[in-house]
Amino acid sequence: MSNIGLKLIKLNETEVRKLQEKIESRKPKMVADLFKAMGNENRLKMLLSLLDKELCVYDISGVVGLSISAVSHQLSHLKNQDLVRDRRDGKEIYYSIADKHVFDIINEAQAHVCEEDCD
Amino acid sequence: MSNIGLKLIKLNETEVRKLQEKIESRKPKMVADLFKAMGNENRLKMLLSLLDKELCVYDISGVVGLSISAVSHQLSHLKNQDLVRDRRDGKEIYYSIADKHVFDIINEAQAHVCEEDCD
DNA sequence: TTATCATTTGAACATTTGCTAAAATGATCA
DNA sequence: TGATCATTTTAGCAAATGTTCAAATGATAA
Repeated sequence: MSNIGLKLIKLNETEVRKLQEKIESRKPKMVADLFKAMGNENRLKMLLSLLDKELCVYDISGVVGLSISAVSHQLSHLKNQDLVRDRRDGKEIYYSIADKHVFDIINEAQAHVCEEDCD
Repeated sequence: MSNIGLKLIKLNETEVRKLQEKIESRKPKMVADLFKAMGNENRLKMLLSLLDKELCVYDISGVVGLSISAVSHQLSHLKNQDLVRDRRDGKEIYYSIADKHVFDIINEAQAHVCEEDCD
């Protein structure tokens, strides 16, 4: 036994190691980075502004009330996490939501938040 | 018209205002705070460690490799966002996932991350 | 009631994050 | 080709975050 002389331990070493493996198999760093990208009010607003249609950097800037530079910085953050795509059309670069998962994740979070509201 | 003399503007004032209202109706601050709570590797690991069964603070500490104090701080963060519940049993306080939404949100994020992997 | 134990809290510090300002790209169109 | 324009990049700073350490709770069991 591993917990002789220790009062606190409820899980033994084997159980701990199993849990740790299970956690690691979930790619916690990658998933946390994804949440982190969505876990900033301005970045989330940027995503929300793109739910209906693609927008160029200047328009996103106007909608969320950030400087062009700040928006560009944050867009690259969102792009790193594959949350948005971009395409050039003439001089502008248009950004859009990368795929359906992004909608789904936001909707699930929304559901959680709204439920708390009604408690 | 609002964009006389400006070359960049694709959206007019009315469109911008409508989008802003739509965004605000989504409670971006609350949703972002939820994502932020999940957007830290250690906090996410803590949530993942609770997917199967409730654990006391000491065990969570052992599983994620953080001090008791750090775990307690982060648990209160997770509790603020209604991501975990707690209950006392004797001297220990056991934490568990608050509700099904938490599983769903994590699973959606997981799906997104795994898809990127296979591209 | 008192001592003990698990957890929480508060303060301090190092790290990370997000913004601004200015310069650099790089595609477009004249 | 050269000028212009939308966007990106770099550097730097202020604010937010995450951890540690020490002290404080608060329930339990003796």
